[in-house]
Amino acid sequence: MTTRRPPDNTLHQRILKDLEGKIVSGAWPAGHRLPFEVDLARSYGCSRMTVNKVMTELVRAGLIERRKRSGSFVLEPKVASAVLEIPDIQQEVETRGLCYAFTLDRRTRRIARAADQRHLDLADAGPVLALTCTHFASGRPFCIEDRLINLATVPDADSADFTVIPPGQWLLQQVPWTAAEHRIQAVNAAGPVADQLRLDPGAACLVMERRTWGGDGPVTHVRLTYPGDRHSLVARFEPSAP
Amino acid sequence: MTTRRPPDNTLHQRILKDLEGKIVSGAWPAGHRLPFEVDLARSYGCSRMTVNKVMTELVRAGLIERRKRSGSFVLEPKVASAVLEIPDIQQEVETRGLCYAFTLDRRTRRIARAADQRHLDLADAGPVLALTCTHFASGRPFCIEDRLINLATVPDADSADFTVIPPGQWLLQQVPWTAAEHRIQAVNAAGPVADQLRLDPGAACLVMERRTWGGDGPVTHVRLTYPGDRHSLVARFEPSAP
DNA sequence: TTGCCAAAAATGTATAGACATAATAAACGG
DNA sequence: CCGTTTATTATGTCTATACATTTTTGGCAA
Repeated sequence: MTTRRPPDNTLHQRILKDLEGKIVSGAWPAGHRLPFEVDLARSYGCSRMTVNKVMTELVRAGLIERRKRSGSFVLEPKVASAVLEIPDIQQEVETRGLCYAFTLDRRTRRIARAADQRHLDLADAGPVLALTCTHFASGRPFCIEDRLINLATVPDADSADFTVIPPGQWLLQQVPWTAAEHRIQAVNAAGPVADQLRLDPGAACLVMERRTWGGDGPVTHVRLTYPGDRHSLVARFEPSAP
Repeated sequence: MTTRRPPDNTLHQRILKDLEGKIVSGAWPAGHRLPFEVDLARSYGCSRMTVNKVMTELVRAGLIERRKRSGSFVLEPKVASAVLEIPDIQQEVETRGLCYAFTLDRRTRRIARAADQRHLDLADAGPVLALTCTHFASGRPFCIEDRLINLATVPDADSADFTVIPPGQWLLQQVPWTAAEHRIQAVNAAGPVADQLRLDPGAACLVMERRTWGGDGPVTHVRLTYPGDRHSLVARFEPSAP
């Protein structure tokens, strides 16, 4: 069985791959000026609009820079960013062929303390929900979740039953689109954390903190602690546009 | 002084922001069918092509899905990926107002061992260059670099002087565009590593491994070890297209 | 009913032309 | 020689139109 891949015999794709190839292969090094739109259009026997759309994509992909009156130039290669995959915990566990489960260990409703305000990026005190969960993979602790939910923007969270659905999944369903900021660190497991994850005290753990904003302001802050030796994050970079 | 921001009063941008707003605000929830191209074109008083380009961008951004004959639909929100910032080490040190320096601790030319082949994603044995560097921030160890360079694709590396320029920067200048795969882990510093970074043995360290491919095959593999308590990685996600 | 075929509907791709915008280069006047 | 104006040039945006492609729908016949 071959993977179903779109043929992409379109002129657009042909030109895109062609120019992209010239750039990533080094045939056109950084600083090189590409042919003008009109010339490319003529040489490919197509209209300028078609070439223009391709060039616009190359700009998006960060391969070229365009200057009016001067032309289009190949940029310096940059590995300055990569796409980090952040899978859902349940999905991640099940992908490994393990059985997923979770427990809600603590649930507290309170007025945001100074630390809560800092974590949630809140300007002033308001009601928040503090949750602690443990996620399991086939009975083994997989990850600890410490979460704060801003009840000012997600009031329904107060009446949600987080023993049935993990708060992360509930929020994903509830709140539409969000912006997020992640911070990844390595820490030594303190005593209680080590116990909870069944690790030796001081074992290295991967900690991912995520802050999330919706249209109405800060939504949630979560701190996920994974055993460092069993877990890794993956990020990829491709010069070509996907 | 205000930040120089393009006005983007273009119709294209106006339509894009408009539709984007409807989606991220939740006014059009997941599964909602947007108006047809022709209707949007009429309501904005523009041609279908203009609307089409906007819709194409929304697809790229992962906000909508388009099905022929059926229409365009808002997708489920996904925080499944984020953009990870991977700054150059020197730049990172200097951004913190510290003084950058590095030492080349070891340099070995050899035929790729089994482990080297695995690290570099090589099919067969060939000449490789193994380097170990220490990067310093104002005299304090900042990061350990263990690198393999595939001399089959980068023969010039054999004659480069890596006591003058860090191998990472040299490669960035030398090899054009590359694809890369990153793996991030937390580990406990083993004895020698702890000594080198001047940490207590067993201290948590953030390890980033990067494999890099160019047009001619595997280029390099690098393992960067940072003190976990002093370093963190940042990744961001924005629903809107940049 | 079932199976097949044709029409309709929506998006996908491409064109040729128009005018706007911005940056450079050339011409010009002091 | 210098600063200003003007022309040129390449890209940016948009239009109106055309035809291709894909999927659904509905009709027709076995």
